Amino acid sequence: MRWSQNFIHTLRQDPSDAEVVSHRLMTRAGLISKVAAGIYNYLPLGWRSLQKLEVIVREEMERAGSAELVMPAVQPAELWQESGRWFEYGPELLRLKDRHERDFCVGPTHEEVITDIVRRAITSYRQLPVNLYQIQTKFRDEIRPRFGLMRGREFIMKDAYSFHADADDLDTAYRAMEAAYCRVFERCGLGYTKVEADTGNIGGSESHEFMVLADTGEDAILSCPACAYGANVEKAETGRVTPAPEWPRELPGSAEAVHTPEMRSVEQVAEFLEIDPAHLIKTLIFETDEEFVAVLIRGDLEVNEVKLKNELGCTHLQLASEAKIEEITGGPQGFSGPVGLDGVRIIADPTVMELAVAATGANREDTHLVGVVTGRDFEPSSVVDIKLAAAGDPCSTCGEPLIERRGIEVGHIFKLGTKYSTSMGCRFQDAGGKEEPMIMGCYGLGIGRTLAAAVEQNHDDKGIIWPLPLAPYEVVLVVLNADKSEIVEAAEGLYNELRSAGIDVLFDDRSERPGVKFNDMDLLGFPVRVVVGKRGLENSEVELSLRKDGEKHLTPISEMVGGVQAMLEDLRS
RNA sequence: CGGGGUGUAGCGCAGCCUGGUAGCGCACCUGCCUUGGGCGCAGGGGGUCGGAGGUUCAAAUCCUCUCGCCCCGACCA
Repeated sequence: MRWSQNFIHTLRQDPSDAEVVSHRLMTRAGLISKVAAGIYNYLPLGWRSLQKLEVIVREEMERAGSAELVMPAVQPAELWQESGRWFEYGPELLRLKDRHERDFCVGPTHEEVITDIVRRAITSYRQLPVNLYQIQTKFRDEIRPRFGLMRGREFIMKDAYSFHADADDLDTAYRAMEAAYCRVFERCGLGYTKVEADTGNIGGSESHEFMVLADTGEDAILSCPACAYGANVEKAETGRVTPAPEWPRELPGSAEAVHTPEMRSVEQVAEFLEIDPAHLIKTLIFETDEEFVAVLIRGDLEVNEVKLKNELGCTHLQLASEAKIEEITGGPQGFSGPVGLDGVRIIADPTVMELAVAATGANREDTHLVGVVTGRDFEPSSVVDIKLAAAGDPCSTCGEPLIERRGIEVGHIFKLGTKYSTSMGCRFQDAGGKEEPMIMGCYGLGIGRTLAAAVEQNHDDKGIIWPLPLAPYEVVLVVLNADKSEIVEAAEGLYNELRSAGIDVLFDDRSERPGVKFNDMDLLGFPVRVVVGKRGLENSEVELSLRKDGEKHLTPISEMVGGVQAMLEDLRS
């Protein structure tokens, strides 16, 4: 392909609305352009990279035993009503009506449609398992799209679904998908890690996320440097955290109320009472779709709202407003405590129950209770781990301190169980003639997001440094002094040689000044560069170089193709 | 949805406070010149200043409303 026949428009300046590096560089390099918030065009070069990634994904899906199909973007409401998600999904689901006023939505994911396909076709355990995937455009009306392709509203995703007669068979498919994902990210040359994850509102039992490590990642992940444990912070379990220090004073016979004027935060109260923050019971009032709950956590720790949500089995959870807190506890915000708290469920983290003696809010203005004893002064409704894991906490497996890193979620695989097959009647007859719901798995991989993650991980101050498998073109041939006909002729000859050798090459045939061309090459990040110009041609030489190190190798024209092939070979190994 | 910001030529921005013929850099067009890291000179085209309403002799500028976009948060496979 020639530059002059392509549609490549680079920007000299950073776009004003791009914050993260992948968004900035992909826009500047003319790979994508914005149409509306979270909605992008994939321009020719960007689309070419995307297609290369899709080829890799298809090959690995095939290897994992999944067959490709394509489902519609626009889906009838009936299917979503059947699964119940028409009512659960919320405003993220883009809903629309056709001319007959019938309800539809733009698919944010395809469990409903795929389940409908399979239930119509499969009736017997003899026909299972089924494993299908598609690469397709999704729409999720995110509250806050941002960072270019990293969190768009419309985005391209590979989604696969598997259907099984039993849990062991699901496990086999799950492991095959897990391996396929690893191979995809390895083939793309990305540094990634696989972590345990929460299943969110998709539902299901086991779940893993694939994270490309990058400081700009939106997810925090905790991993153990000693063993293989790694998890999204939302999901992470820890071993027993350091217990609170010894209570510094004599234990009063009963809890005593202490005047603590304007002391609302844990730090203030701990300092004022001359105790450790770990001696405090922090009491948070949460509001769900149907109830209020009081949540108790040790003063030096934080609550994991995802764990709490799972415990409560609710879809919406938020901290109660100041007015509600007063209504429920009788005291203002900052002075809540479990003692004498009636009318709401009290959920305590185990770390609270370990405290022999504690201080906490008195549910009265400017007052805390000191010398509170668990079990004597209050009794929680339930004790559940709802602690947010943090860097430095001991690994749940081996006890080593966990470290925190940031990652971009590029893949997420779930064991769904029978959530959709039950609600939508996707059943089969087992060997005994009994009808059972199929057991399902689903497996997502963000195509655009993976590409953005690759840029996030492979760039310098001049531009993108494509890993070879994702580069829009593997080689760029640049002609300098393009006003001289003998030089253009030589370059044309080299272009033909490269093409005849089957090399994936872009020919920059523009008559721009050298500086412009070099800067564009650096920005676009083609792995291998061939420069033809007056200076080299005088000695029948061209210059070969790699984007990643920029080292220039003068090569006789007759050896150009061989030299390029050697460099590509080198990059592949 | 709460908080903050922003909207002026394809891109990046100034002008607004203090109302008076809409500017700069890059890009683009023409000519000359130049050609191994974003050339130089000369000439030129392009904007109902996000939209609506108001104040005024006069509004990019002041006022009201509204829409888009960005950032932080909440939220989110």
